[in-house]
Formats: sequence, structure tokens, C-alpha cells
Amino acid sequence: MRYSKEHKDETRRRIVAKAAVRLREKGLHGIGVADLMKEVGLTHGGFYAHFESREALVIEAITRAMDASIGNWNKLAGTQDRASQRASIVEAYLSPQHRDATGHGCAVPSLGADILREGARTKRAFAAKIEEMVAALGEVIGEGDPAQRRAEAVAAMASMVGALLLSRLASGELSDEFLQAGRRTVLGTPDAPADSSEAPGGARARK
Amino acid sequence: MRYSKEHKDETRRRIVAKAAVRLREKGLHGIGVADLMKEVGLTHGGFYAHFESREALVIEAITRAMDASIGNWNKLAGTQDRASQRASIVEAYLSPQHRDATGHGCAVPSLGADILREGARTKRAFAAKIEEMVAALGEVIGEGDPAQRRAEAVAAMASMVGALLLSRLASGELSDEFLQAGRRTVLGTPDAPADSSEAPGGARARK
DNA sequence: TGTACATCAGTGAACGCGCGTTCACTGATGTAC
DNA sequence: TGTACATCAGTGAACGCGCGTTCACTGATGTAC
Repeated sequence: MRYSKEHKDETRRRIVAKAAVRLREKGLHGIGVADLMKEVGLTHGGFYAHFESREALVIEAITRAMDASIGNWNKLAGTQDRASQRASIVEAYLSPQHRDATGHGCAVPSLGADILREGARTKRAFAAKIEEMVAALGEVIGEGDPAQRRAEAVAAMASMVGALLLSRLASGELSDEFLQAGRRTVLGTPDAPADSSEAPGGARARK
Repeated sequence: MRYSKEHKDETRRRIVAKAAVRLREKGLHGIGVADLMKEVGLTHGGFYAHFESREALVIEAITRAMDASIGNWNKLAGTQDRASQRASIVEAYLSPQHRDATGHGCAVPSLGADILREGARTKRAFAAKIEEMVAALGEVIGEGDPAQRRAEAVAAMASMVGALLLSRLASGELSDEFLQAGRRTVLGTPDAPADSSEAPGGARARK
């Protein structure tokens, strides 16, 4: 063999990693095989030594991206009390950093709509990962019995995904308002339950 | 002139209407000029008698789709007390019907992620419509002073968009759980604040 | 009222381009002897 | 240790296809006379 097994595995890993970033940034059809391989420093013909088809790579890249989210959440489990864990996750998810780092963020807001139009294989893989995300989230942020924890995770995920997507879509002021609203919805209303200190136009503290 | 002015306007309207449906269903690049014109009963060459470019049509179709949402909400204003209006909107938005009717539903969950990768013109048009949606929603469902109403609208929109998107992505059981969770988040927890009657596996009443 | 001409929404072939995939080939390295 | 051969990750031209856009043309109808 020209290259060791490790070399081939490493090349494959680099392709998947790059795809996981670029697909989230540019959409499920936003980058082609040729451009992707060029970014990894190779030519497009070699792609099919690693993957059966473009779709196979897409599924792997998505899986990898979502496993990263799940892994981050699992790592947090048991490190603090549940309320603090919830706060950590929500603050990170609804931060301007996450909003602006599409390529390295959660795949649900950036690729969700795209996935709905893909083939059954891709859709199934994504749906399975969403189940895992809910389960992981329930373990880290939920309180009470399993059903209660799951319900909290489901609700939190919906608000976080919607707030992040809308904060990316909205311009200026409103973008931060979505992040802020999402934090309040999921964490309760810590600072001011019904005050009017958030008059439009005011600067909005983050974090 | 071969056809009256009304005839041309009518043709144009049919193209925009069909595009508004198909784009939401199949994504911003999911239907081409030729197929779209065929669905309207014409050939593709005639397209450019109506639109400067495909992008121009896309912007118009999106605008039309979002105006429909805004119009629906505005129509409701003042017909009931605000709490009932809120319930009407949320029940409709997070209904299985809306989940399953991508082509006729809210453009935000179905096209939001696509929009982020489009040109500045498309992005600006979409952002402006999101502002309008928030404003309309605040008028119909919000309580209190304007800032408070706006904050409620922003929060409600985030939860509704996220819940709908996730309910489309999730398979089986979890799909309904997202709709249910979204309803509870936005409407409060009407039936059972912290009970465990929603054990996984149980049938879930809708409406 | 009747006729010749102008208009222009719609037609359909053609274009240039980018894409996913295929395939014959290369050449560095592991392996057999 | 040294040499001939086999392997296979990676190369780059070529393919078939679909897309957005252009353009010369058509032909039904409005308008001028």
C-alpha cells in the first residue's frame, strides 16, 4: 500500500470535518465535491475512494456535527446543579458567538429545513440524532421524573432552535431581542419578570 | 396588444402564487424556472417577460407568503380578548395541519435557513418581513405597554418557529411532543402545570 | 364597417456553466523472494 | 540487504445532466386609417 491505513482514515476524517463545517455554513447543497476536496488539499476524483456517494458524506458530516452538540451536553452532566447546567447550555446556545458561528454551531437551525427535502436515509439519520439531542438535554437540564425531564428538554430545544434561527434572520436590534427572549423563555425571567427596562432602542447586555 | 393588461397581471400573479407554494415546499432552489412555468401552463422562455431574474421572483414569492401570515394575524386583531387571540394563533401555528402543509405555511421555518445563504437583497426583504411579523403579532397577542407586547411577540415567535421546525424534523411520537411543548411554552401550562399525565407513549390530544 | 399594420405575451431551441460521478492512469511504498 | 512486483490513494479529463438566461420567432388581437 502506498499509504498506511492511518493515512487513509486521517484523510477521510479531514473530509468529513471540513464538510461538517461547510455544509452548515453554506447549506446541504452549498458546497460541491470538487470544491470540498480542494479545501482539503486533494482533487475531486479521489472522493469516491472514501465515500459511496455525496449523500453518504452528507449523512456522516451531519451525524458528526450533531454528535458534537450531544457530546458537549453530556460532558456537562453532573458537573453542577441542574439549574446551573441549564443556564450554561442556554447561555452558550443563545450567545452572539453561536449565532455568528454557523459553521461550528448546532446543525438544527442551520440545516433543519434543508433536511426536510432530502432523501429518506438522510431524514432518518437526522431524526435519530434529534432524539438523541432531546435525551441528552433531558439528562442535563431537566428536573423531576423522566417524563417531566423529557418535556422540559423538548420545550427548551424548541425555544432555543427558534430563537437562534430568528436571531440569524433578523437584522440589527431584533436579532439580539430574539436571543434575549429565548434565554428568558427557557431560564424563566431572572432579572425583571414584567418590568419595562427593555424598551426598544436600549443597549442589551449579553451573557 | 395581444392580451389585455389584466391578462398579463393575472399570469404574473399565478406565477408568484405557484412559486410561493413550491419554494416553501421544495426550498429556495428546489424548483427551477422551467418546471415552475410548466406548472402554470406556460413555457420557460416567457418567464422573463414578467421578472427581471429568478431572484426577483423569489423575493416576490417570499414576500407574498409572509404577507399572508401577517394578514391572517392582523385580521384577528380586536375580534376577541387578547388571551383568546393568542390561543387562536398558537393553536393554528402549532397544529398538525400547519406542520404537514409546508407549502402553505409560515415561511420562516421552511425557508429561514435557505435565506441566510442568499444575496443581500433577499436577506433584507426577509428581515423586513420578520420585523412586520413581530409587530403584527405584538398587536394581536401581547398585553401591557408596547415594549412588553413586543417582548412577548418576540418570545412567542421564537418558540413557535422552533417547535414547528422540530416537529417536522422529528419522527413519530416526538413530532407531536414538539407541538405540544410549544403550545405550553407560549400559552402557559393550562391543563397540568407539572403533572406527569404526558408519559411517553400515551396518545396526545390535539387542539 | 373593413383592412393593413403594430404590439407583445408566449414559444422553443440554444448558450454557457457547474455539478456528481466515472475511469484510465500514476507513482510512492509495502511485500515477496 | 537488494530487487521486482503488487497495491491503491490520489490525479485529472471526460461524461451526462439540469439549470438560468437569451433570442429569433409566432400569431392573436388592439389600433389607425
